[in-house]
Amino acid sequence: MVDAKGQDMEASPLQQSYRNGSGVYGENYLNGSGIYGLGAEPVMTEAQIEQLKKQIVAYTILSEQLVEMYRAASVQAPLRYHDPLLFSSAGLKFTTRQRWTPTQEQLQVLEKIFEKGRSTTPSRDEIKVIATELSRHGAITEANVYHWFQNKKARTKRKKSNLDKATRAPGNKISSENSSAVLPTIPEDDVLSSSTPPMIPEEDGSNNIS
Amino acid sequence: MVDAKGQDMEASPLQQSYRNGSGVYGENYLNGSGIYGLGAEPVMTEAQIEQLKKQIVAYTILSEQLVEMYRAASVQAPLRYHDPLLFSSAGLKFTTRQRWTPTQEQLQVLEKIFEKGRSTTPSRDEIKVIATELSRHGAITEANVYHWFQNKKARTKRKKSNLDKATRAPGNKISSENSSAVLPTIPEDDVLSSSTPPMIPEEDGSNNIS
DNA sequence: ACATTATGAATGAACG
DNA sequence: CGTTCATTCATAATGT
Repeated sequence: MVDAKGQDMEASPLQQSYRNGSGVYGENYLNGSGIYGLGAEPVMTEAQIEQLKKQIVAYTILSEQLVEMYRAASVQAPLRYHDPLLFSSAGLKFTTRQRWTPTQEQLQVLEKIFEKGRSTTPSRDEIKVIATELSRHGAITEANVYHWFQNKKARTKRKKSNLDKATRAPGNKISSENSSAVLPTIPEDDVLSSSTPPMIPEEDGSNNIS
Repeated sequence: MVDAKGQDMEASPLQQSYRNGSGVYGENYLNGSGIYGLGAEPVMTEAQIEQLKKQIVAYTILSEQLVEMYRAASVQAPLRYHDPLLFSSAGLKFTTRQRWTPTQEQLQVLEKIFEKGRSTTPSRDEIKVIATELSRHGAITEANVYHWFQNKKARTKRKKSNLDKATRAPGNKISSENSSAVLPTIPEDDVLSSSTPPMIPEEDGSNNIS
């Protein structure tokens, strides 16, 4: 483990209260010199436990990502205009992204594999290979790959039940509510071809306007 | 860079097709000479423009659904839905991607059902019924209902875990919304008892952290 | 108008 | 695997 990072935890802005100077998160942070003083029973409040867990998770992820990053050291994803998984080891800031977000490249590759594989779950060895390959495009773990395929399959299948919505959702409502709109001719067909709007969620699909 | 993965782009018909502009749904929705005079410039009122936008979106969505319905076999847009989705016609710019907004009636009913059901997720059949029922008060889809309940539950629960945070640094307000989020369900036992983070479920036991 | 908040929707992760 | 939870993103609403 990346034990040296233990210090950062204490300085987390989230809460520096508990500082069980013990190991990282392996053993007994509940006993001993906690916030409850010596000899006190391991009685943490619900909230405190929550916090603790959170930090543990954060740290776990941090470590994981450090390893991953180290391995994939070079590739620099677009990072999509949002805060990437920045974390300053000295800035005592736990801005760890707790959830993996595939980069564009990764997504494309995954998508491709998915299609090609006819929804077969890559399982085990393949996943390993894929993950390794994809790690060149950014941090990723085998678990990520696994989950991605699981979700992809499930949700793809789920979307095979759109039969009626299209006939009712937007159509009638639109013209019923607001009066004054006559539909002017829409010049280009671009209108109909240039969008990739809605997703059909798990249940059914269709967004609409009210 | 997606190296030698071949060119499957031909197989990515995410939004290539249905530019038919007419066809099934394209024909008579957009008929006639609307508020534009013949050859005149766009002289529409704000309200009218709004209305137009909505309708266009509606049709866009409608068309998409129909297409998907028709060819319920292809994977869908790999793009990460952050497409600007703005198309212009006749100099007007439509930035659309609207989202459903429940009407007062719908909201009330939903709220009532939520309480009555004790946060139980209506799932599937019930959702269907609810959606159908609510559609009489305005446009709505099953997906909307589903999402509403999901969000409702999640956010209700989250509100319950605001018990601490005010106890320490007064004025040190963590960002209002998501700070005290619940952590990503770590089955505490796992985390607390082992030093390796929960990784790949059952497919792979190998971890990424040393 | 722009900043903030509320909330609909998308999706990674986990459960049974 | 199908379902559900948790987290994040984007935008309608609302406030200043």
